Amino acid sequence: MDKDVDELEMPDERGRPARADARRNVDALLRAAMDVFAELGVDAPMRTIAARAGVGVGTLYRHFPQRSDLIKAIIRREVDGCVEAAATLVATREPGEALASWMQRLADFVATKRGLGPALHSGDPAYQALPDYVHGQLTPALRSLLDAAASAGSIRADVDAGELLFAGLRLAMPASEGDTGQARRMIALLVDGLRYGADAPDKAKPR
Amino acid sequence: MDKDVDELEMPDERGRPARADARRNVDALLRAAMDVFAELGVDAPMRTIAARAGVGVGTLYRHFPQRSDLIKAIIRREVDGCVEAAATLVATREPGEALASWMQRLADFVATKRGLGPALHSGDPAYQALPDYVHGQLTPALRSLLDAAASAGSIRADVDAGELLFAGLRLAMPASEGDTGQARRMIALLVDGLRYGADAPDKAKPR
DNA sequence: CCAAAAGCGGAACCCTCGTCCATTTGTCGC
DNA sequence: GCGACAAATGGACGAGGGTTCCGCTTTTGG
Repeated sequence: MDKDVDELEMPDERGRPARADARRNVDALLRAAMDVFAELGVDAPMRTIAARAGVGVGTLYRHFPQRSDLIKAIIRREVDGCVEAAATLVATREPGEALASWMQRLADFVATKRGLGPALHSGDPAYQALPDYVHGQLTPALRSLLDAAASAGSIRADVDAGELLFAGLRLAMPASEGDTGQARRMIALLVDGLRYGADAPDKAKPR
Repeated sequence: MDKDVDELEMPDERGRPARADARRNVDALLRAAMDVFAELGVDAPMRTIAARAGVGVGTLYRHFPQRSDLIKAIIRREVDGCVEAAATLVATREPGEALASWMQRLADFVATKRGLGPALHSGDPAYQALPDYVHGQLTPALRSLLDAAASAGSIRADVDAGELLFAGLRLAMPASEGDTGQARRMIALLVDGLRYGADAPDKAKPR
């Protein structure tokens, strides 16, 4: 709860080390935004977030010109965590198993952040930066898992990482508040689809 | 283009046959809403729709108190079409094939209506009536297909119709404007997941 | 301690929503 | 036809959120 939000150096593009009060405010804004988003969803009024952080709306817009900038800052660590998890899994687990585990982790990430899923897929241009970032980071991570599993013959080889990521993100959006079970089952079903036409190391049965 | 929007009798809950101008305005509003939604998405300003229909906003709100009422009226026929398609398919095609075809039809329906997908899954209480209606109509339709396929042994028997419908609707949301290919592939993958644990290709085998 | 630069805050403006009600219009009995 | 009544209309209005702008405050470096 009192853990620091890290990444607050903000050296600014042009050399300067950034002012102390500015760093403090950015920190307060990120904390406030996390709370408010969790409470009211990602469409919560900007005023509310600024007020919760104890700053004026001007300050909020100064640091986060777009609502998506704020969301992006908040989810960056989560996404980075997924990327690291992929590296760990691919190195330590059986390829098909690693893929399945990672997809479940992805589901947990999306399902946990209330309103994030809809925002990611709204198609609203204001949020375009979000899917761009998430896909840019996660597609290579998933591709490494997918390639490993395909090479091992655990799954079919005709599936694109970007598309599968998309599908996973879609399925992970919870049906209702806090329902992770359904999302997990549907993602497991999708992964079974990957296995369906596999060459197979131990159970071969192509079409 | 000049085809009638049907279902304009509107006998009103209590007997009366409804006034002529009211029917005309409802018709105009539905046409306008279809246009405007297609152009600007389902979040388009209500004023725009009213203006396009040549009526005041008061009239719009009178006939459609909630934005979702308007959307619901527009998609009702699509949904009904899907329900009928399920009945036809289950009667004329091999069960597994019927299921796969219907899921694709579902995808086409969702992908075609710009902004509908996000609205369905936004979680916004204002739109709650939409998923309620869609699920209420389509779940039984899908269940009939699912039961037929499971009885035939084409697919595993442990999947809930409501959950699969949810998954299909999620996956059908297009990645980008007019991209139905990706959605179709991912839904095909999901259906393959249903086949993965199947007992047999053509003999019944309830667990 | 001082001055310049960076940051702050919130009033102001614009846009949209959804309501409300005075006016208009359709319908039905005569 | 015609009048009276109810239904329907449409736009003005108040509430509230988004974003900008600019005078004031704080920090920082010398």
